[in-house]
Amino acid sequence: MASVLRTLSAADDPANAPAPDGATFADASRSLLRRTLLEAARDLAADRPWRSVTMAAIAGRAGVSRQTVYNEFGSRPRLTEALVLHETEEFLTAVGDAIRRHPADPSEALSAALGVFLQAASEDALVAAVIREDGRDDLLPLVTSEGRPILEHGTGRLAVMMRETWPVLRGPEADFLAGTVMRLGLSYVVLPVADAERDATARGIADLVRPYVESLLARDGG
Amino acid sequence: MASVLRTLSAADDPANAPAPDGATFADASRSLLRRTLLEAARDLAADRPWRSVTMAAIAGRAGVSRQTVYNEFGSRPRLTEALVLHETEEFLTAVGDAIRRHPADPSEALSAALGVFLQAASEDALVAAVIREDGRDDLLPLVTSEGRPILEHGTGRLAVMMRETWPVLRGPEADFLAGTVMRLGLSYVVLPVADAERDATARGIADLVRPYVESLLARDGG
DNA sequence: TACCGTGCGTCCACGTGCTTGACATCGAGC
DNA sequence: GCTCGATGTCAAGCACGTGGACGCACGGTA
Repeated sequence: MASVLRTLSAADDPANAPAPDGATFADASRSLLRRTLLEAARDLAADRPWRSVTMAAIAGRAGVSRQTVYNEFGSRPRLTEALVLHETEEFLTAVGDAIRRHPADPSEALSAALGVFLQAASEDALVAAVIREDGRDDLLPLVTSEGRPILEHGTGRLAVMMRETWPVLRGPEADFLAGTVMRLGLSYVVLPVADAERDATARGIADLVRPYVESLLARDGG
Repeated sequence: MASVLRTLSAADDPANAPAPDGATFADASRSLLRRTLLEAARDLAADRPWRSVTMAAIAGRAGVSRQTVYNEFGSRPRLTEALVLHETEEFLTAVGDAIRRHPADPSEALSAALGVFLQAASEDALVAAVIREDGRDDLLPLVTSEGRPILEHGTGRLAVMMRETWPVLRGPEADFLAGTVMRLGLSYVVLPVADAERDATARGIADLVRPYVESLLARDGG
């Protein structure tokens, strides 16, 4: 009976529930903090070697105390990893957009996606920093010898994009194709092609995988 | 001498200053809160009459306590005013984009801007709410009898846009032109034209002011 | 008219998280 | 070896959102 007597506060009304898209302020604020810090780190890394970008500088640039950086990331290596993952995520978003623009033509989609990726990589300040600082910085290992997290994370995201765009694709096939594309992408990050060769490279890779992709799609898509 | 002995903390280093674009987390977080609340209010107003959108519902939708809404806006009338101003700001942004797309052709720019505005107004949920609820709600006065803040704020922003795009314009002329456009815009919010007449209306207004605008621009722009 | 439900506006004790200043530790450079 | 700067950790302080309470005004109802 206590529940009946209890004052009905406004918060109990289901009409006062959070927005359907889950855009509550608390969530958004937390992801905003991470994003602000990672963008501050990326901006600073554009100028000087990553090694010389201090935690204090990142905090200052983001308008936040140094302690907050440690609360959010724990340590410098973990921030570094998050930074590279964040940058990867931005590339994947651009690539995903390019793929979705060509739902009916997988070869064209792959060519466009690779073109977008190569273009973005050639202009990215953090990518430039990675390949500028040969091995003394702790950035390069993250996309090479220690690059498995990126590879697997990116492969997973790419595979999902591909299966969403081309539902005929089976899981293992999408994983393999996505993994191959990711490995090629990472390779072109570390060893870029000249600007003039970029389009030809994108088209070449697309030509290379076209028969494979089309054989998969023709299986029961025809 | 104390200043010499004082420990030099990392925060003193100018290299740790906030980002040049002023994108510190604290600022962004505060504006994020306002935006989240105002969008929650707008979304709720799309369904039901504004009168029935409670402060508790807005807070709940934004994932925030009711008190936070009062800390941010103070009272319901002030939140209402902020909501309308926020919506105005979104319209102004769209209109500004349209103007900037035609820097060389003022008449075309005005026509495009009006077209964008009429289109956006006809689709906007809050605008629909304003004209749906005749006078019992406290929304309508804010764009009519109590509409001076919107008119003056919008006029100022529009005048700045115009002078940026067409530097030949003098201050009073830009103010007058912007004010006239704002008054017309508010009129079409309250008394919209049918969808089919929208383009003709935009062109008509553009034709109307063309001689005036061109006479101003020809003054020393020719 | 008196009653009652509901939303507005305000207050306050509380918790969470960012801030500030300090400290130990480690590695690089003199 | 010593100093300096950066990393990582800690504790106290503080700002701000939270949750619950309250009084008040208003509209509907007996």
